[in-house]
Amino acid sequence: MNKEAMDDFLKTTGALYDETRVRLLKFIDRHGALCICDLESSFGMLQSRLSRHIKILKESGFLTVQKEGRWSYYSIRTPLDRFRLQAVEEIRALPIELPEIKRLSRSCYID
Amino acid sequence: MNKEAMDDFLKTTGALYDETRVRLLKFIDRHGALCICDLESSFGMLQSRLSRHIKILKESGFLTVQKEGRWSYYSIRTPLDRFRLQAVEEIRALPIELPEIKRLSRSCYID
DNA sequence: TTATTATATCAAGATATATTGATATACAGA
DNA sequence: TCTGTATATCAATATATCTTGATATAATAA
Repeated sequence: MNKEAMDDFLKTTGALYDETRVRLLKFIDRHGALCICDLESSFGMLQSRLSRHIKILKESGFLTVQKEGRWSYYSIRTPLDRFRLQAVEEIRALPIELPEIKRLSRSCYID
Repeated sequence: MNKEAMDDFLKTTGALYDETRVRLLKFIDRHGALCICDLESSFGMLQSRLSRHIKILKESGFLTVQKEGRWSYYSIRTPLDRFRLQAVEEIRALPIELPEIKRLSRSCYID
């Protein structure tokens, strides 16, 4: 019980303690449902690297997955508890530059 | 500008991503102004270890110091910005066990 | 001054996390 | 079935952090 609560808190703060994940979270918060390949083309990062970080953001409660065919679309989970919501709002307010979005997935062409 | 905001955010989440620091923050939040020696006697940890973690909590904006003679008393900083305040409240609500307080410093004998 | 106490810092080893490249799995369409 | 695409996972290396013990600095009291 005690250990679980602490572990959950540390999992949450650990997910937030990485520049790559903060940028991904901000990008997904801004652009909505995106798949790994969209992030790959937008950020120019290796797929394995993105997949790993997205998994951490998912398992720490920040993202939900929506499967459509071969694609998995990741979005900010709703609703978020107060702490995670405050964290997302803090990240939303961060004055950092993000790449242009380049969608490769087929479900959305509003590039 | 961009880098500073990101670094400040990561410094904050990094401070929260450690079980020892979470326990110290909760303890100080509960008991108020404490010095390193009070934490040493209460937690039974080495002074160098405590000093290091307190420094990280101080430099990440969670604690203030109040010097009195040879003692340095650490308290939760007020006011805290929204994100740090939410983090402290989250930690306050964590159902984890803390040690009994054993004050060694002279300014307070209400053990 | 000297001794004592409180706190800070350093160096080394242990532990944890990030990155990369390769491989594995899952699914859609021909 | 086979092919191509999307995603997940693994192993090895690099990097960062934590802990400990020792040392250094600062302030008080004798």
